Amino acid sequence: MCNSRGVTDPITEPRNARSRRTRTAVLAAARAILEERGPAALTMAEAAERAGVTRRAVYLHFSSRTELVIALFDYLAEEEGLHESVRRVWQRPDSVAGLEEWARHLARYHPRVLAVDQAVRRVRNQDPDAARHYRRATESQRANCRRLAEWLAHEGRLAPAWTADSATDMLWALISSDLIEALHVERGWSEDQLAGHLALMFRRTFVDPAGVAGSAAAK
Amino acid sequence: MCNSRGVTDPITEPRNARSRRTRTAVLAAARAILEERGPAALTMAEAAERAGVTRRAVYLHFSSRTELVIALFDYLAEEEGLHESVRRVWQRPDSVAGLEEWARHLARYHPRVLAVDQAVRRVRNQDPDAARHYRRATESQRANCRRLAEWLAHEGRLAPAWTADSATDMLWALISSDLIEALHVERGWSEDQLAGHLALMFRRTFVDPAGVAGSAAAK
DNA sequence: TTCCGAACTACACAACATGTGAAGTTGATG
DNA sequence: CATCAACTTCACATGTTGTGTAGTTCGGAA
Repeated sequence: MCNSRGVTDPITEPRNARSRRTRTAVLAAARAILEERGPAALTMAEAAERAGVTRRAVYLHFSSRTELVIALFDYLAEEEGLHESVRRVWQRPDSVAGLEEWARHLARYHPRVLAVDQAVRRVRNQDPDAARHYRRATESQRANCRRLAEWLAHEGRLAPAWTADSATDMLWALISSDLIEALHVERGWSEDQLAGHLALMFRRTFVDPAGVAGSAAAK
Repeated sequence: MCNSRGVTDPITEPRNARSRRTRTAVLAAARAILEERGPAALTMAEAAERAGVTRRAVYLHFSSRTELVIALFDYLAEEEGLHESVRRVWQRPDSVAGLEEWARHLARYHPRVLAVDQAVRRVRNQDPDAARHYRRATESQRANCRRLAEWLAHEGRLAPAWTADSATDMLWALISSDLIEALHVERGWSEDQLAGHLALMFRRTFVDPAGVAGSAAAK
């Protein structure tokens, strides 16, 4: 009933092996094109040729270019282990460690997704369907940020001048592909450098140094 | 000799009143379209019609859509007082106040430029000319960030774990339209809220609380 | 005021991308 | 081995970019 894949994806579910193979081949081809030559280079004809099928066949799987790009989003999340990367955050013993792991997650996952993310953000501004799907994805990210902010607040580690709400918003805004791209691609920061400096910024910004560790609020 | 306008702008300089009027009308029309209906809605035909000229006339001023968008970038910088907004940063008495004014600048200028900026970032990935022009613009911004970082370092106020280099990169990455858009548009933060929280984050992240005010490094 | 030329119009055209239609072909699966 | 979904092939409509060319208008200088 609740199909989590495409917004208007024509094909609903049970597919045979050949169909799945084609679908995956197209997605992989599209990803490769985006990563090699950017969002503008991704045409249906190119993706088809590279996947070894005809242009018409692509439309049997994705009713529009927009939908292909949206499907790429979910495809990559699966392929690159988004869920697992985020799960590590909640496995940390306390909120401060969680925040650090969050920085690590951003540095680990987002660089692998930059090209597709760029394309997704692009179609979002064209198609209302895409906008809706994109909103769902960002809301899930916001939920993570809220959980982090409330974790900090609950442990008395949220720095003064922040509320759980404002910290949520700011953390969420800091999941910016622009930011990751600027540092990782333009400035050549390694994943470790990225993780380290993000963690540093997050801790200095959001963590109250006096909470617990200092003297007060230790319970 | 050094024409700062278009990259391949066919028309070099002296123009009569009619020409200047048309050029401005097209730029204003393009801006309005971007702000009302997003990057995808900006076609040469639309911009022409809205400016009250023919599509062909637009090509007499801007040799391509890409170039129109790039020209918009400079047009807006002029129109919205980019130079003046940045100048206030350097008028502040010390680096910490400068950093705060920088946050204020981001909150003041960037929300007014979001739509055009989105379009610019888009064409940058298509046209090498656009990429070059974009790089020039961002390098100018990087110079500002470097000046800020070195100001802090010179006054002994740069927080530990940052170097002038890494602080420059991070400050530069934080000029992210994504970030501004997320907070201002998506989350509805006002310009004041934005300025305040950005300033807070910048200070906590980059300013050494012990420098000068505390006890050490006062000289 | 006249007149020149730059700026603009009108129309036509090529190239390319998206998306759809419809008839034929292939291949996995019962 | 027959069936049917998946795929191919070819054709077409539409929209956008960018260029070519001949004619028209308007600003500004003589």
